[in-house]
Amino acid sequence: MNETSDLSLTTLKDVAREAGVSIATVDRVLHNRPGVRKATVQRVEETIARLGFRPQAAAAELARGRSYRFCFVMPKSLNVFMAEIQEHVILERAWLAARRTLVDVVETDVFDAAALTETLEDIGRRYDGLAVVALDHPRVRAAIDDLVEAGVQVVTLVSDVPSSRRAHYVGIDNIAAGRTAGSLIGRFVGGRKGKVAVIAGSMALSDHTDRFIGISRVMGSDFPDLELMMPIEGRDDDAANQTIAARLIAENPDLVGIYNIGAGTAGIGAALADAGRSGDVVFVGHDLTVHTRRFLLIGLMDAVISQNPGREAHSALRILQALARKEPISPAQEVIGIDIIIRENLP
Amino acid sequence: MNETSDLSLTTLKDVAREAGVSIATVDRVLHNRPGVRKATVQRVEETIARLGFRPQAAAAELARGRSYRFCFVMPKSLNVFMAEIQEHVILERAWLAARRTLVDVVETDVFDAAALTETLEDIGRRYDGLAVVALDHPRVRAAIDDLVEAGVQVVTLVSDVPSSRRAHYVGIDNIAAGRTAGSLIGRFVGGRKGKVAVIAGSMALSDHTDRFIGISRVMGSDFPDLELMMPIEGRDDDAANQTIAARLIAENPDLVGIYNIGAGTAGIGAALADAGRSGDVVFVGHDLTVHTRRFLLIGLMDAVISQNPGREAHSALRILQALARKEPISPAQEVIGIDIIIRENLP
DNA sequence: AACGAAATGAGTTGCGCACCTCGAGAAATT
DNA sequence: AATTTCTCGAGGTGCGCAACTCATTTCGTT
Repeated sequence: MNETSDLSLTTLKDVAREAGVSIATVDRVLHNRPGVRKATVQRVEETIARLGFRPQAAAAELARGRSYRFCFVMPKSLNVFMAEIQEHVILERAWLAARRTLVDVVETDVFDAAALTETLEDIGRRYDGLAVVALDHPRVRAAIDDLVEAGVQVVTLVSDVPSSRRAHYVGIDNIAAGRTAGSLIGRFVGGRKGKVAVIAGSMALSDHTDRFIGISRVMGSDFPDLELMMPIEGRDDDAANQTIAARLIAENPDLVGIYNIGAGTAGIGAALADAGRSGDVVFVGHDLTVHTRRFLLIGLMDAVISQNPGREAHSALRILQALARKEPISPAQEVIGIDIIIRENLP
Repeated sequence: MNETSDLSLTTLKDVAREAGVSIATVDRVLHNRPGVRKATVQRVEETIARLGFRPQAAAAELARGRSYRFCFVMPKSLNVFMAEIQEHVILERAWLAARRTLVDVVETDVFDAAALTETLEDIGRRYDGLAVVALDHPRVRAAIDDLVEAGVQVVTLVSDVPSSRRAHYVGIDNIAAGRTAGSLIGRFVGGRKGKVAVIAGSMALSDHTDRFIGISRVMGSDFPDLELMMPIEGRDDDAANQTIAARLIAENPDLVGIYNIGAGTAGIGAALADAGRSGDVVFVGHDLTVHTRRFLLIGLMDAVISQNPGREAHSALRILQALARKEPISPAQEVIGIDIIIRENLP
């Protein structure tokens, strides 16, 4: 093994000695506790800066003796994507437990503002922080704001509540995601003219409307030869989506592209395969699952727009931990990118 | 604030009491130290499992009192991508310092096996772990193996040395990256016939050859109408690449695509712009920089294949820390994806 | 049966910090 | 001048664990 390469780290004691005060005073300054003259505060702070003192995380953590409880509030009917987020949270549990941190996951009907609000009010205060897949609704916003007011850290996950006082949003920019899908479809179509159909889960969900806004904009500006159809709602359901897609294919011989805004991609894929149009209709959807992965491999789908569930879970946890410990966050690190996945870069 | 939600964590003491042994014995079992009867070991282990005991990271860290030193060995002439990795390492320094961890960055000529080997031999043993941007060469491999033998943790970064005993490779699958680039070019060309030119830095670098292998395969199988030209080496240099690209454009009226395998994208972009061909030649390159970002925005480039430098730096550090502390690593978490970036999903 | 060596156990110390008490001196107020 | 308030030093305690010392037991060997 290597020689112990001690960094000769400066400790509280060093700072106290150098500043000519007691450890207690340094501690008071460090935690903005009252009872220290301004001049002394300044002197101590100067010494801290000069020595480059940083409290050692391990010692602070141990002495503080606090434990932390976080909770992920997820949709009751977990689709594959949500299930993967949850799975990653579970995976991190052991690691977190060694750091006195407990994570729960509760499921609720996040599409029902009343139910979600009730859940938040019921359990929110039992935790130090919450990651919420939230509906953007005034009542939900109020519930979040109340929790923040009560000192609970809140981050929104996947779907944002922009006007609330949540500390962070962990997820992608859905307008940009829609733009990305539109641009890929436009380019993959390869100069042909025709219609592009859009199937959504529900236009009451802000992420779905955002994505439609995105594709509308890019189609209007970059691909004037393509006609974007109005979105049809299939409630993220495979069967419903299959029916919708089959009708779209039958009724529109000039269909050149399909964009599935939400889940239920398997149904659309089945309809395309049934119609024997897998080769010439460009098909782009969201979220990498067993289905979309297979569709990419067999060439039925052309691209999947995805946000990495593991990264989102990890990022949410990291942010909650930092917030609870009042540590700084570097927002650039926490940006969730819009992943474009084609057959060739499948992870 | 919330009531202190103690997780009532089990401690060493609890385990000792429950198992009817002393703390010291539990400690011996925990660290496989000798001097405990087999039956006792079993009893203690059973108790640990039953109580779900996990050593608290903070306390262990503090008691261990060790500090850690890591070093990033980077190319001397930093291109933008490498500089960004370095920047992220610097950014994490404060956080790491609070965890008794020091990170250095040294620059060396990683393309010169002798120089790189010497650097590794010189400084390697001063550290607990190294992240190396390495040339795949027998001497380098031997140097890495020697370090591993001596107990230094080694991960390769961006460019792998597959046959060495390095613990991990942090970077992308470059064959897949080449395939991805090829597939995008093929599809963006939109059915036209013609030639696709390839400009590389040096075919002595394994990541560059790998990428060429990738694009060759996908072109051969998926796009028979396109003729892939042999790669021309421009040493990742803007001026050289500009000359090369200008000649390619002039001499090949049927040029429909350019793939830049390495750096020096700005030169190629300039040549394309000069020739007034920015619209109809599909141009794909690597790594998101100020140049490639601008090219994407003005439509001169069609896509950038990228590996996220921040993520790579972070991942390398995380792996080194886990290795040094003998903590488990979840490989799935550490996979670096191949990012496809077009104008619409620019971060 | 006697002896040394190995096996096993109990107890102790200290890591660096947060948080607490107590009391002395200084400054401000009455 | 008496009182209150502010400022600050001194000191202690304990967080949970790693790592150590030393006492005791067990065992194999002579």
